[in-house]
Amino acid sequence: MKQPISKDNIIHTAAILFKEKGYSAVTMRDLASQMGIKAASLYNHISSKQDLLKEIVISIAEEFTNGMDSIVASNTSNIDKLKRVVVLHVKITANNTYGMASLNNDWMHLEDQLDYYLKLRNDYETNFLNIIKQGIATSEIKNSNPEIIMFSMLTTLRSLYLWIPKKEELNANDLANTLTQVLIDGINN
Amino acid sequence: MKQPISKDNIIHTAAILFKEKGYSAVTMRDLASQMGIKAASLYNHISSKQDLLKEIVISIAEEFTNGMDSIVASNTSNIDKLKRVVVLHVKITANNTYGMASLNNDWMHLEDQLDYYLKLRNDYETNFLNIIKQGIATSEIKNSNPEIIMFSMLTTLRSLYLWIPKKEELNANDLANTLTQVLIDGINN
DNA sequence: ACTTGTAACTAACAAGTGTTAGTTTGATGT
DNA sequence: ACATCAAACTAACACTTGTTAGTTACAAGT
Repeated sequence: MKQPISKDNIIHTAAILFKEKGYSAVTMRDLASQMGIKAASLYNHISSKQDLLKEIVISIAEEFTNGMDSIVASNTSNIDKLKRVVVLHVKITANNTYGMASLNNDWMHLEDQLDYYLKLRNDYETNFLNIIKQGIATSEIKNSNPEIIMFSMLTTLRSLYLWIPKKEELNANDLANTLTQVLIDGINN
Repeated sequence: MKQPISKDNIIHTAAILFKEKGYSAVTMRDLASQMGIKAASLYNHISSKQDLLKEIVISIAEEFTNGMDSIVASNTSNIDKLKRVVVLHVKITANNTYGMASLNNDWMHLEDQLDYYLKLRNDYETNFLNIIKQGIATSEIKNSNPEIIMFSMLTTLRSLYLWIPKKEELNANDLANTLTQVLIDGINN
């Protein structure tokens, strides 16, 4: 079960530790000992601690951007687009629960890539908000404050990483379906 | 506008910095220079960095516990209890946006008080879940997965600290009302 | 004027930080 | 058997960390 030492495996282990304690609290010695080697040996495979964070965060952020782009380009109702956004989040998160923690909590420690990350994030939110606004315009969606609607949906979706690992009995499809119902139809009977 | 040096003001400034960079990334020298003094001088007022985190996190956690206890004890419908939970979160968060960041992201760095914090948190979630389950039992609430309902509501409410500071034009009451609508009635038209 | 007490200061500590240099190990191809 | 090379190692670096000791400044109470 012990994995070989490779850049990918180091990144994966780093993501696990970053989720547990946060980027700043994880030392290269922590990471090395988790891999069963000494800290200096890590540098045969990676270039810096910073770089680990970058690899983790940017790759996921780009996944979201690509997914959103294809949803926006699709030719369906706005409610359907929202459903596809839910599925996008569930899928990416189920695939990489650890990385999602860094995306949510450690992005501010990106240095060179901080601006790039913020641009991706900002564009994503703009697209999300536009779907909701168009949905309101076509009366698919209740005429509530669109920013509050987005905030409510997005924060729920962004927190999935905390919750998916605890509920392994639910598969991704069931979770996406139930979540879609709760978020879109509400809970009132 | 410059505040005097006191334990309360140090805690408040610490909370601001913790929100910005996370507990681990904030140094006592950062904090001191923000207060306009040297790091060693902080120790005339506080006992340790740890203690700052404890003061921030535990006091808010106890506020939530007290609020929840009074909601549970109240004699109203379960939907009404949920509405009061929303108000509880909006009020506490509007009062202490900075501290909420530590509550959400830095609780794992509590040491002596970690177990106590986890108990408060766990009890809170149990109470929350019970309201939902009872609401389902009395048909006030749709018969969906109660844990997903709680997860969805609670993560939205826990993320309010990120959002309230950006939307100062909304007062706490309006926000609580709109949020209640979105969370309970859904967005579908 | 003098004691007292608070709260700032400088200096230093021991431990821990990310990272580099230089060396050793051991498997692989010839 | 020997050369090669990736990847481990030890040792050390320069710097930062939280915190303590000891000292100084100064306002308030006598």
